[in-house]
Amino acid sequence: MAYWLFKSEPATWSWDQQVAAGETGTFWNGVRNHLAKKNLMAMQVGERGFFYHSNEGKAVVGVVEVIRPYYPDHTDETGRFGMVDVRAVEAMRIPVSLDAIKAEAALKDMVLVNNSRLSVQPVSADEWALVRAMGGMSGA
DNA sequence: GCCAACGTTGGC
DNA sequence: GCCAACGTTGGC
Repeated sequence: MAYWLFKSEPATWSWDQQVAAGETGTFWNGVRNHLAKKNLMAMQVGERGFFYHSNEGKAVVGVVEVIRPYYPDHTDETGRFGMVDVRAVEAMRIPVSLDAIKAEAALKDMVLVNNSRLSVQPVSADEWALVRAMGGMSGA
């Protein structure tokens, strides 16, 4: 079971909109980077990821679940990229800010810290557990 | 609003 | 196939 992190600018697609999309979720389109594509292709239904607000907010605000595996992104005219579907699972009790993540020595290797421009990132099990704890969430 | 980092494009 | 130029992203 792998963990992920999805980055979105709230002005483009916010956590509130993801929550409003409900159980049926939405497609996560717009990825145009090969490393991000590789991550999308590796995702299995049922795996979870953090929902991160970039630019404005700069914090992990919620958890989403992958509900449909990789399929072609109809908004990509080149046909090279695809997407998955995700649904909102739970909101962080406390948003975990980028500052808080950077201040945590155990998270210094997070992709978010080292390659902040990558829009879909892998998260290790340890990082997942720690960020959840920082967000006031119990369990896995 | 600036700028560094990075990916992509296109000329050779 | 190399590499310089350019565009985009996202933190500051």
